[in-house]
Amino acid sequence: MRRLDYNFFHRHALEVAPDLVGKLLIHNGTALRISETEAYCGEQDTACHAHKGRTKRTEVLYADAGTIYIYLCYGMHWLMNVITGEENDPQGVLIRACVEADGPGKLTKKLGITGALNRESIITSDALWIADDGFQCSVRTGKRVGIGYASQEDQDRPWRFLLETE
DNA sequence: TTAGTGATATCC
DNA sequence: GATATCACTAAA
Repeated sequence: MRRLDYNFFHRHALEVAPDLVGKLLIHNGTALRISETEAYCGEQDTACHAHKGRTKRTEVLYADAGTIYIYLCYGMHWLMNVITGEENDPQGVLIRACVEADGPGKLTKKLGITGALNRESIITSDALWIADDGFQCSVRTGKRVGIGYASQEDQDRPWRFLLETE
């Protein structure tokens, strides 16, 4: 089983996101296979948190590839992202679901992930990492969800990637 | 369909 | 200081 390294994440979010589907997300010994991701691509993407610029919350998005961005949504759900691409380019991949856990909030709850891991590196952390066990699958694309505040054209982008099941 | 929840951003 | 918003979930 191969741990994903810097070179894997040091690519554009649109390349990394489909590649993450089918990989294993491991936190403190619990492993779940990623079944759904979404790409968020920079300040020109109105769905990306960083599209209005750098703030205390979004500055993690500008960090180097492999940095973990954890964010509390609606006061009760931790959502997990991994930063990709070049440093100072605010793009990343949201882990939306795993096999046996459909929904970003459920997924982090199941793995015990909280904001304490924000800004950690998924490449060097002892607690949280992603591995490739050789699992092969096909990936389907779809529109992103839950971003009604974004421009219509950004809502229509096929930047959601799902594990093909059947 | 709607309530619940709290950090963050934005406006005084 | 206050309020509005939000990459969601569970219950109805």
